[in-house]
Amino acid sequence: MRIAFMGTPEFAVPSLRALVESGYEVVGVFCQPDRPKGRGHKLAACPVKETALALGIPVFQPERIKRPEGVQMLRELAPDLCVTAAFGQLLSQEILDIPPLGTVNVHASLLPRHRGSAPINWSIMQGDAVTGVTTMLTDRGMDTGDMLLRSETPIGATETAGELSERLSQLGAELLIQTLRALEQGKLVRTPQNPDEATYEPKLEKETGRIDWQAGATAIDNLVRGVTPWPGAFTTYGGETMKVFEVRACGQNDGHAPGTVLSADAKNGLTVACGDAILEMTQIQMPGAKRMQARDYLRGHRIDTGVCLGKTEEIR
RNA sequence: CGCGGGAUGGAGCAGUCUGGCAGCUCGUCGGGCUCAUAACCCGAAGGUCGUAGGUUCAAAUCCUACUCCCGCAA
Repeated sequence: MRIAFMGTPEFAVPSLRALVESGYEVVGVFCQPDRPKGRGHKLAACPVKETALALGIPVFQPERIKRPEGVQMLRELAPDLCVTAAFGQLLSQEILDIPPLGTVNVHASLLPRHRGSAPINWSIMQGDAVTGVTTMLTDRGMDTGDMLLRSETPIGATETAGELSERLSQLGAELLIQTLRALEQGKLVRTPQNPDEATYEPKLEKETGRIDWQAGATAIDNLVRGVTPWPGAFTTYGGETMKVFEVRACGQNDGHAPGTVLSADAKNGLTVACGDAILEMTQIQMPGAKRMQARDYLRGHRIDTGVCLGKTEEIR
C-alpha cells in the first residue's frame, strides 16, 4: 500500500516513524516549506522534513498543495492512501480525490470537541479532565470528517501543552497503526460527528497568552499550562514582558486589586493577587535573561511590591 | 548579512563608560544563641571574570576574532 504522509511539527513525527517501522510503504512526505526562523532569520527545516530525510523518504514542500504544482506532485506519487497529522494546510477536494482509499487524519482531541489547529492547547486552557486522539477520514471541512478510532487519556494536574503534546503524539502514532490495520481488514466503522457537540477554537496567537489577572486562579493556571511552551503566557512589569511558565495558588486574596504584586523576595517568592486568590509565579523569564525560578531571579533583581502587573503601562 | 541583551565562586546579580585590592543578595560548611526554627549572631571555604590573541608597568574593565545563551521579530 503506497502511502503519502503529510505533516509538519514535532507532533507528526511519531506517526511518520510508526508507519515506517510497521512496514508501510511511505512513498513521499509533504510538509510546510522551510521558513526563516530564529535569530538571524536562517531557513529551518521542520521536524517532519528532518525525519523524512533521515529515513530516506522523498520530501515535497509546495507553498500550497492545493495549487496545480502541489496536486501534480501528489498525483505522480500515486498513493493508495494519504495520512495527515498537523500538516498545516487545508486539502481541496481535488487532493482528497487522488488516493483511492481516502485520507486518514490524526487529530489531537476527542472529536467533535476541539476542532481546529490547536486542540491540545485549548483542551488544557478550558480545563478538560480528559482528552485524547481521534483518527478520522478527512473531508473538505475543518476536522469535520467521519471518526474512525479514538484513544483517551487524562490530563495531568500540572501538565503543560508541550508535555501533553508529546504524550498524544505517541498515542496518535499507535492509534494510526491500529486504524490502518483495521482498514486493511475491512473492519473500520465510520462514525459521523455530532455537530451539536462540536466545538471549534482558533489558532493560537501571541496575545492568547496574555494573563488576565481578573480571572480566577484555576483559569490562569490552565492558561499558563495551555500556552506553554508556545506561545507562552506573559504579563508586563514596568513596560517589559514578563513570561510566566509556572504558577501555583497559595492562599486567599483579602481584597487586593487583581495584578497587585504582594511579595517579591527570595524568601516568600513572587506572589500576585488574582480574581479569587493569591498566585505565586514560580518560574519566569524577563527580556534578555534566561528562564529561571522566580526566587533565583529575585536574588539579583528587584521587583517592587504594590505595583499592578499587566495593566498600567499598557494604558498609556 | 533582520533588531537587541548577556556570559563574573554552587544560584541570581553589581563592577566595565573613567584600566589599579573580586563586591552584593542568597546558598554551602563550621561555631554560637534558642524549647525550637526556613529566624538571629560570629566565622570559613569556594572564582582560569565564556575562549583565543593584542595594547599596557598593570586588563573583569580597552582593541580584534571566536564560542555559547537569551529577548523581539518571523
